[in-house]
Amino acid sequence: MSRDRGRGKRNDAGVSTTRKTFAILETLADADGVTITELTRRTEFTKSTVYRHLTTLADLGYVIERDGAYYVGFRFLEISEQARTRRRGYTAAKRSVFELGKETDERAVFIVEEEYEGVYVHRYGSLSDTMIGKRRPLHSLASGKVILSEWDDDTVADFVATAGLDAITDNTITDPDTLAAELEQIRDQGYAVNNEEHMDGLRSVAVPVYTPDDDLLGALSVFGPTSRFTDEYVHDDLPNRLWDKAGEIRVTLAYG
Amino acid sequence: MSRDRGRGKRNDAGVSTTRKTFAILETLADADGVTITELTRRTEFTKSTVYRHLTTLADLGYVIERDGAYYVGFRFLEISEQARTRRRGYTAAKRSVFELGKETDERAVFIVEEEYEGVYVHRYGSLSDTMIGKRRPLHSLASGKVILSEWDDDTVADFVATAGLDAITDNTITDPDTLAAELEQIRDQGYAVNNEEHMDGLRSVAVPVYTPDDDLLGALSVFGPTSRFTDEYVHDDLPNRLWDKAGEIRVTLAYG
DNA sequence: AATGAATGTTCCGAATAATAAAACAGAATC
DNA sequence: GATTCTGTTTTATTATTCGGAACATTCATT
Repeated sequence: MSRDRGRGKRNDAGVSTTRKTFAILETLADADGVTITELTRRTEFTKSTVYRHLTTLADLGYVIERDGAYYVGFRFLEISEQARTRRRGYTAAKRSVFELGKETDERAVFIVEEEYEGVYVHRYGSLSDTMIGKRRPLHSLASGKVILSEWDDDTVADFVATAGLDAITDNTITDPDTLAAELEQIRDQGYAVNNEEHMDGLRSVAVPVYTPDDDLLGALSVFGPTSRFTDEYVHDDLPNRLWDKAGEIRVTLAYG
Repeated sequence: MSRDRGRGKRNDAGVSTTRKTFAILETLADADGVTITELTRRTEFTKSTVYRHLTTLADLGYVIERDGAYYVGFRFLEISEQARTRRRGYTAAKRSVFELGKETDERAVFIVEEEYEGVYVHRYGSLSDTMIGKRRPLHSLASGKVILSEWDDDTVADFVATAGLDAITDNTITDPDTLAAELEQIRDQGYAVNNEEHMDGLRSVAVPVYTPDDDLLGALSVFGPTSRFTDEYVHDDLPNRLWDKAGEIRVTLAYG
């Protein structure tokens, strides 16, 4: 039960050429729209190596070359969509996030756990910051704490041992006992609150999303500035709205 | 202008190990949640080869192993999001698609061209069929025709020569001259219609989406069954709604 | 428990494929 | 028109992948 969740031990074995390809790909994703020599500068590889890997990726259609600059292609979208639609609930959550965001006029997200990290799967909010696909420490997120609160003690202990409880801000929970108490409270009240534990000036509320057979699907969350996220708003208003949406997902899965 | 759009000549050179990795990855994406031996069956590689490539991908975090079955991981989401947010307009289109879908209660999509194909980038609709990331022939889509109508004759000719005009249904345009006439009409009226050219029983309407400096961003489209998509609905009602949304995207880009 | 079948994992020599470095071609810059 | 930069190709060397088989482990069945 507590095994096989976190990332296994780093292994130097396997296909080192593949590692090289993905190292180049990740660098390209960071610095999108970049030339071969520029990419060479940013990696530890030689120009001919980057050239060969990049042209291979371009030939496969995963990378696009336009006017001498290389870009990540949409072909990855098809692959990532496979992960995003693995469970029907993920797709249902997409709509809930959007409606939640529109109705509250706040930023809303749906988060899922993968390898002991919180992954932003769906999001509503301003154009500028996308977050989708980004990964964050579970213990620093309201949604992350919701997910942790669903795990048994052994799994949580393994998480703490593996991922650690790094301080992201001054408010981040870094003590296992404090975390345990917090998780207990979350289980009691059915929602989690984040008080600037992930980013200064940011509060958030999150609730668990279940399937009709009570499997945890992920967490639904709303976040915003401390100025607007008063205690009243956070504890009295938002949890109800979030529970509504989480319930809708469940119902959609059951009868939709 | 007409160069560098379609996929270049297939090249057997480059890194063949990388090709192998992506062949395995694509097979995995097809048959998600599969075991190593099953994946070996589905590919032309030996078990040890699949094993090595797959465990490497798992170690990198791009593939997830749970209970002996392998899955595509969310790490691809971060990469694909790079492509999806390359232009601010793509993000703006996401909201427009959703609103358009809600308001019309129809399926709505935002489509972009890549390598002479139409890629579904955003979508509103039923849970079951996702389509996102899928690629379709431009000449068989309303949105595809909208995009083609923005290109100069040379580029369209190159597209026809490279991608061809395959018949997807009985109604698909397969004649270059017919296509040219259609594109001319689309330019005139400002929207494109698809009469079961991509799928029997399906009609759709699409309009171009421009940036504030009149660059083509992609196409916004609504589709549904012929029964509901009457001539009146398709020609009198939907184009106005679509133009509205396309205009909103443009305004959002211009003034925030 | 014991057996058997299937799957996951490791090992190894042989063969292949990736690598770096340098040379070349082509474009852009001054 | 010379120079510098980038993209591309070539080649000999080196490192890695590969396949096959052996081993380990799990699972189902009796």
